[in-house]
Amino acid sequence: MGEDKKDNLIQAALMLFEEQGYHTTKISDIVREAGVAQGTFYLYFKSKEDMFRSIAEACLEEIVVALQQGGVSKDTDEQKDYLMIRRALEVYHENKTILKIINRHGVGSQEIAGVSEAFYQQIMMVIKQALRDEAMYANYSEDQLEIIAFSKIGMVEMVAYQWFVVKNCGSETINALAQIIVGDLGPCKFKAME
Amino acid sequence: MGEDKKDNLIQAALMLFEEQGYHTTKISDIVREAGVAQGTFYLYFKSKEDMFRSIAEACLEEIVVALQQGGVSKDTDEQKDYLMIRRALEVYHENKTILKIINRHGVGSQEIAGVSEAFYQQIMMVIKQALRDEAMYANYSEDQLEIIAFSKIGMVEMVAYQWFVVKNCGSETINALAQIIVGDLGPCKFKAME
Amino acid sequence: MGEDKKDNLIQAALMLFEEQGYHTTKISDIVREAGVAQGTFYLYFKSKEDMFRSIAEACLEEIVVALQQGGVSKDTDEQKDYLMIRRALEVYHENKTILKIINRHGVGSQEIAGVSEAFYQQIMMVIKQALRDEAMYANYSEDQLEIIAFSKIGMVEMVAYQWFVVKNCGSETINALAQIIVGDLGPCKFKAME
Amino acid sequence: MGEDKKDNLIQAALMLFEEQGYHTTKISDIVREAGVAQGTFYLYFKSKEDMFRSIAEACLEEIVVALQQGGVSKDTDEQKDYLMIRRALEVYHENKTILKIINRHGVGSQEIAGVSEAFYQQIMMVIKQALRDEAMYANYSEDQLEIIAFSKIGMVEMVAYQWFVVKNCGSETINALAQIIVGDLGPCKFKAME
DNA sequence: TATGAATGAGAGTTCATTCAT
DNA sequence: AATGAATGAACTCTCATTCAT
Repeated sequence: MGEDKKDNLIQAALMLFEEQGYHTTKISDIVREAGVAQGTFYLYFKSKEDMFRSIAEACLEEIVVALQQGGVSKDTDEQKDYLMIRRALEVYHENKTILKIINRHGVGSQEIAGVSEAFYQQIMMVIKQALRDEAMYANYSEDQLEIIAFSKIGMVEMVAYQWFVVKNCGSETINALAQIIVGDLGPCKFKAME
Repeated sequence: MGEDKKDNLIQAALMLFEEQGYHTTKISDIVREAGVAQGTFYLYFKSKEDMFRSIAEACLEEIVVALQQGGVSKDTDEQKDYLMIRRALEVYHENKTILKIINRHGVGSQEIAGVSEAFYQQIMMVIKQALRDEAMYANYSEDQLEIIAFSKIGMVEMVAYQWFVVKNCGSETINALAQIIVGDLGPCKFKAME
Repeated sequence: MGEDKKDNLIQAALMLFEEQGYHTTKISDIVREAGVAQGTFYLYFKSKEDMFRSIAEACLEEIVVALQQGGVSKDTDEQKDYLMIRRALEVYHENKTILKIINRHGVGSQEIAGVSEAFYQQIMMVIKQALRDEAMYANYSEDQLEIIAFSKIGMVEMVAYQWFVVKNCGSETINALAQIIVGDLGPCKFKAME
Repeated sequence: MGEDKKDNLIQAALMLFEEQGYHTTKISDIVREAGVAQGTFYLYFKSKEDMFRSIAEACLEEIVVALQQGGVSKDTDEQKDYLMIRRALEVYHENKTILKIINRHGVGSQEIAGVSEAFYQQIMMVIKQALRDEAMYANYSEDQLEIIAFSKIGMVEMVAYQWFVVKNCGSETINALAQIIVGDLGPCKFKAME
C-alpha cells in the first residue's frame, strides 16, 4: 500500500512534468494530482530533484536495456541498419514522455545533467557494439565508430522528437520513418502524416 | 552608453546561463557580473524570461542565417553533403554557448519552447531546400525530405554537442567529424581526440 | 515490559537532549535511539514537551532530595559550609546531564520554565534552612538568608557547570573545588586541571 | 534609513525573545512587530540564528566592556569586593533582557553555545585580573583564582536573575544585594522587597 | 538613465502527532 | 501494547520585481 502512493506520485509527476515541465510543476501540484498529503512526498523522495533523478534514471535505463535487446542478425548491412533504426524509434516512441521532458523542458541541475550524460554514453556504447558487426564499418577505428554512433543517435532522437512529440504521431509512422532514414525508398509505405 | 550596460547584461547572462543554467542563474548574479544595479536590468528587459527569449532568438537567428549562407554548388552529391555538414558543424561550433544552454539546461517555459520549435522549423526548411539540389533526393516527397532534413540536423547537433560541449574539442576537429559523418574514410585526417 | 520501552525512551531522550539540545532532538531521533516505533512514544507521553517536563521534574526532584539528605552537623560554620558546598557539588556532578541540558540548551516553554523556577525555589529553601543552623547567619532576616542562599546556589552551579560540563572534569576535582570556594587553602590538594 | 529597519528588527526581536523565548518567536512575528516585510529580514540577517548570534555577541560584549571599566582601587579587600559585586549587579541589571533570554529560554545551537562559552571565559578573565589585586588572594594559583572568579560570577548571575528577572526588582535593590553578598550587614539598608 | 533597498507571494521542507492495523 | 505510514499546518527562506530617489 505504501508503494501505491509512491507510484501515484511518480505517475502524477511524470504527467505534470510532461505537460508543464519540471520547473513549473510544484510539489503541491504533484501531491494534489497523486491524491496524497504534502508530507507524504518526503516519505518517498528526499526532494523534488531527487525524485526527478530517480525517475529519469529508471526511464533512461529502460531505454538502454530495450536497445540492447534489439540484437538481430540479418544478411546485409542495410537490413541491420534498418532494423537498428526501427528498433530505436520504437523504443523512443514508447518512452516519449521522458524524451519530451528532458529535451523540451530540460532540468538544469548538475546532478541530473550527469544522469543524462551517462545515458548517452551508455547508448553510444550499445550502438557502437552493433556497428562493429556491420561489414561496412569493418576498418573504422573506435573513435570513428563513436562518431557514427552518436550521429545515428542524434538522427533518431531528433526525428523521434519531431514526429512523436512535436507532431504527436503514433507508432504507425515508425516503419516509414526508419525506411527513409536508412535510405531505401523502394515501395514507399510512407503516408502523409498528421 | 546605455547600450553598453545592456550588452554587459547580455554577456553576463550568457556566461552564467552556460555555466549554471537558466534556472539556477539569478538576476542578482547577472547584474553583479555585469556591474550594474539590480533595477537597471528592468530598463532593458521586461523580465528574466523576456531576456532569455530575446537572447535565444538572436543566437538562433544567427545560426539560421549562417546556415543559409553556406549555399554552394559542387559537382557530386557527396561533396555537397560533406560541405553542408561541415558548414553546420562550423556554425554549431561558433554557437556552442547557446547550444549548451538549450541542450544541457533546457528552458521550461512555453514561450521559449516556441522559440526553439520555430528555430528547428527554420533550419529544417534551409536544409530541405539544400537537399532538393542533390540528385540523390530527386524523387523524394516533401515529407520525405523533411525526415531527411531533421535526421541530418539531429546528427550534426548530437555530434556537435558531444564533441564541442561534452568533450570540449576545438574547431580543428570539424573536418574529421564531417568526413566520418558523411562516410568518406579516404585519406583519414582524423586523429584521436580526448 | 511496557515500562522497558518507556525507560528506553527516557534514556534515549536524555542522551540526545544532552548531546544536541531539546529543540534539535526530534521524536524520530528518540524513538530510533530507543528502538521503538514512532507511535509508541505517544503511549507513554502526551507530547514532546510533556516528556521533557516529566524528565526534568524527576531529575530536579532528585537533586532536591539529594541536597536535603546532606544535613550534617559539624563543629564550626566553616566546616558546615564546606560540607554543604561539597555535597552540592557532588549532587551536581551526579546530575550533570540535566544541568547541561537546562543550562546549555535552555528550554523555551512557559510550562517548563515553571518547573525550573520551582526547582530553584525548592533548593533555595533547603539551603536557607541549612544556613539557619550556622551561627554566622544568626541575625540574618529571611530575605537576607534568601540572598545568601541564592548566591551559594549560583556559585556552586556555575563552578559545577564550568568544571563538570565545560571542562568535563571528574568527581576527583570536587574536594579541591569545594575547598577553594569555601576559602580554606590549608594543605592544598588542588592540582592543575585541563 | 536602511539601518533604521535593521534596528527596528533588533528591537522587535529582543522584545519578543524576552517575552516568549527564542524558539517560540517566529520570523513573521519579528517582522510584523518591526513593521517591515518578511524579505527585509534577510537583507540584514542570514537567518534567525544568525540574528540572535549577532545580537547576543553585541550584548555580551557590552557586558564585558562594562565590567572591565569598573576598575577601582580602594583601601581594603572588602571594599574592592563590594564594589566589584555592586558593579556587576549594576551591569547585569542594565542587561537583564539578554540575561533573561539566555538563562530562561536558552537557545540550543552549537554556534550560540560558543558565543556564551566565550563570554564566560572573558568575564572570568576580567574578574581574575581584579582578584589579583586583592591581598586576600595573593598566594592563590591561577587555577584557584579561576575557581574564585567563576564562583563570584555564578553568585552575581544567580542573584541578578532571581531578583531582577524573576522578582522583577529595580536598581534600588542593588546596594542591599551587594552588601549581603559581600557579607557586611552593618547598617542594613536592605528593605523587604515587593 | 540609474540606483538598490524594499517587497511579498509562494516555494520547498519539516516534524509533532494521529490512527487504522 | 505496538506499529509506522500518513498527515498537514506551519515554518524558513528565495528572488523576480518595483519604485522612490
